[in-house]
Amino acid sequence: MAKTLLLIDGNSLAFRAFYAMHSQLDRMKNQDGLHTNALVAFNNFLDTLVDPMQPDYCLVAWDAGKTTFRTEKLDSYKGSRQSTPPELVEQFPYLRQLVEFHGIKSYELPGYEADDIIGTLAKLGAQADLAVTIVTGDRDLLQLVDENITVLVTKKGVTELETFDPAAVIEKYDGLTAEQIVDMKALTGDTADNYPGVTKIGPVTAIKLLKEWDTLENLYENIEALKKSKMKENLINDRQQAFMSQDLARIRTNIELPIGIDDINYRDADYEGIIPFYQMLNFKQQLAKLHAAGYGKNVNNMQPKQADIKMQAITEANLTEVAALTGEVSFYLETTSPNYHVSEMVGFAIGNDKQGYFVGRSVDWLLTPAIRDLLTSSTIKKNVYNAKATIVLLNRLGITLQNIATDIILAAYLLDTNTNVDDISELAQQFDYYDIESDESVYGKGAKFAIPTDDEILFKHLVNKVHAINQLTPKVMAKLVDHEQMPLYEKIELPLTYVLAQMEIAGIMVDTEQLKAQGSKLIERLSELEQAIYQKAGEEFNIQSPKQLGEILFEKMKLPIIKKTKTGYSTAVDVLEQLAPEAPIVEDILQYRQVAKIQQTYIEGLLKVVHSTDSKIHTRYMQTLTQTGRLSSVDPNLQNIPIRLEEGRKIRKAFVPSHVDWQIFGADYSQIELRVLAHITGDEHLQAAFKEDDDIHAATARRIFGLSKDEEVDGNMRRKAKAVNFGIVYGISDFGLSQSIGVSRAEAKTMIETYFEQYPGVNAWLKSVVAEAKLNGYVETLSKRRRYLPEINAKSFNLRSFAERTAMNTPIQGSAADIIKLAMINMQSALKDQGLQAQMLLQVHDELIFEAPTSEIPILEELVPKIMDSAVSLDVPLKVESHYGPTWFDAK
DNA sequence: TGGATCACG
DNA sequence: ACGTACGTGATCCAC
Repeated sequence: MAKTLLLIDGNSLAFRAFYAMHSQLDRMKNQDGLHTNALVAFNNFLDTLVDPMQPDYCLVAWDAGKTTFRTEKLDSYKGSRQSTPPELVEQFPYLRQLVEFHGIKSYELPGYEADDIIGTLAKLGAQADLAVTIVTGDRDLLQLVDENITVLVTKKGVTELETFDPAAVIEKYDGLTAEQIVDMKALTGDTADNYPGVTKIGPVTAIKLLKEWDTLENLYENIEALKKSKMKENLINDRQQAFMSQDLARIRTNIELPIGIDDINYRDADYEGIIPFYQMLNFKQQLAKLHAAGYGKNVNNMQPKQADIKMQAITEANLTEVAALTGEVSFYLETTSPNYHVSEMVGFAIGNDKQGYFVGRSVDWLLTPAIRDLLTSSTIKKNVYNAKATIVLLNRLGITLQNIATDIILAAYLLDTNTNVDDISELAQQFDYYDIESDESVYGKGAKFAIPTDDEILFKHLVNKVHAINQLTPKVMAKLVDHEQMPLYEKIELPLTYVLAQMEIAGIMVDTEQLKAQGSKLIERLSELEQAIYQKAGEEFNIQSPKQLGEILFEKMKLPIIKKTKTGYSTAVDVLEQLAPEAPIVEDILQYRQVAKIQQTYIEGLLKVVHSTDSKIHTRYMQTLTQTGRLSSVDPNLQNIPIRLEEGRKIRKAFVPSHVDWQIFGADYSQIELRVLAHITGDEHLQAAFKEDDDIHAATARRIFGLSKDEEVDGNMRRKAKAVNFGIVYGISDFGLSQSIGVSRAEAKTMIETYFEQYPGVNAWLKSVVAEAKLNGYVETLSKRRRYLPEINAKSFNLRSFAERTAMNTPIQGSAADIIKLAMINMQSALKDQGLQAQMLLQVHDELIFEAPTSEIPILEELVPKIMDSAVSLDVPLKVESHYGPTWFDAK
């Protein structure tokens, strides 16, 4: 085998790398604000392509500067190029270091471009019988291709390359050989490099001429033989230009280089030495990979290997040692699926660094006094990953987990809401801890998921998890202190975890017969509608397929196309509503959609998740998911049960109390977000409206439409004002407002301007919160909940605008979330203190749903609003309304 | 798996 | 000139 020489066009690939990850430019920065997008992509290229290639010789050639022999010949050479973006310029020195760590020399030569260095070394290599490979993003280098020299050109990003050998060049250039490429450029010129060719000659003509005359020289020697034509004239006139361009396009293959092939031996990548460099660049994934491969044992931040962890499998013999654990322990309970209400418990680990870790497969061990006492002890602190899951799981075993000190996932979410991971290893990586494999790599995924039957494998992984919890605990807690988020964590989120766990465990009773009865009626209705639709369409098709429906409506029936989506015609409600007067089928389709939604999502969907054991639905509240601090509800989602339309609202009749002679009781905050807005903006007029308990939308209408105090606000004005109020909360735009109330953009703009004149405090606050976000990179709620907005300074208008709207909305939505969370905590303890049987069951963002004995209803009507409106003290009053009835439907 | 649609605050 | 309202989850289809 011939020895190999690899030559890399540094600048060209750096540009490609930069633009390959350009969309993430604002997100990819290290601790010092250095952009790393090109570095990441370039590193991927080196990792995936160069390292495995293991060439004998290798060099990355760089451009030395703007002035080269080509600019001497033509002032304007490459003169039309935009200047290199500063975000890329700052990465160049580090790109060179990166290359060095990968065992590759860098080289540049004043007066020449990287191309000329590559050309010269490629020829030298070929002469020495080396197999030469060139990697570039620039097709001009294809002129170097010959039987010994192969050129790889980037196709997409920097890791997908297209290979050019002599045959491939001929194929690509329609019969032209690699040597002829220079002459082609001479004739066509190059707009990117800004040199001219011959007037009116493009690639097609150039290829035709060169196929006939072979070279530029030969063409001009025989120029008189060409038939008289405009082209011939142009060729003759532009002769000098053509030869100058040929000279510029030709890559030099014989420049004098102070280095030779022997100076560019490839050394293996220095994976050990690169670790601090990766750490500086914040390359977490790379670090994790290296660590998994066994590097970095002696580097700071890279933790001791698993072998150093004191661990033992639990036996009858060592139970006394487990029982002797004191102070603070970490605990992890493994399951086979995320739904902890039903998932199987397949193993656990418990312990601490000092006294060791204990691991077992059977959860029966947890029921032994030794371990049960630890878990229920109010003096021994527990550190966990996902406290709520752990509480619910242990509750299934009859164990009440007490005294949780740290839930690392909850804390990590408060530190950065983007941390919504469901794997300890991912979380660990974010905190520079790498001694743990991902669940996927140990258990597999999808059909291949399996808990290892080998104790050694499972136990090691479980101990790694609990050890990781133990190591991460002080790190996350220290950061909470940095962020001034300890009160948020200790007074709101952690106490809330217990409350949510109780609500989930309680579940809500469902009358399945009621649901089934509703379901059979809906099925009948659906088949009627289906027949009507087929009949009007003149054929049968899948009504639920937007594609097929679009074809029927817009192709067969030729209805006007109002809106398109990425994939075809839009058939969304607002579109269909506009089409309804045009064709009666549309009304049927709207009906069908509505009924199908209720039937599929709410009848069948809910029936599927009713637990057979207790006829209840147990949702899970995601406490570490939303970007604003709200909860979300899954499996099933009980926060989007229909209410707006009567047909759907009937679903609520199936949600009933779990005891005879009990009621469903609900209480909701009225206008909590606008009240929060009034409070944080300090706006006098908005505050006054709430202090006087005005109808807030009517009050806004009066102000933006200039009505006096006693003038009547008509329904339409109130509707528009309500949309403005919503718009303010969402981070308003004239376009958005115009869409929502169907007025012109100009009209919407005027309304917003008037609003800001009338509520100057709101205007000032919105401006200041965006400015604050731009300065800090994040915004905060009343309780110092934090949301990072990395795109707030983005160049892209869209990304930046979105971040700005988010900056305005998050403190409002998030503070409202803070308030109801506090109310829930206070509520739970009030119910307990007063010895009530009432149980809090659901939270729907601004409302709480309870079940209670009928006899307790009068007490709740006093107590619940009182607790809710006193959760925090704002500059405006909070208002709470309550309702009750025999089902959720009736609690209105 | 992603897009379209639609349910909620 | 850009192309938008904020925050979610479940279902279906199509690839």
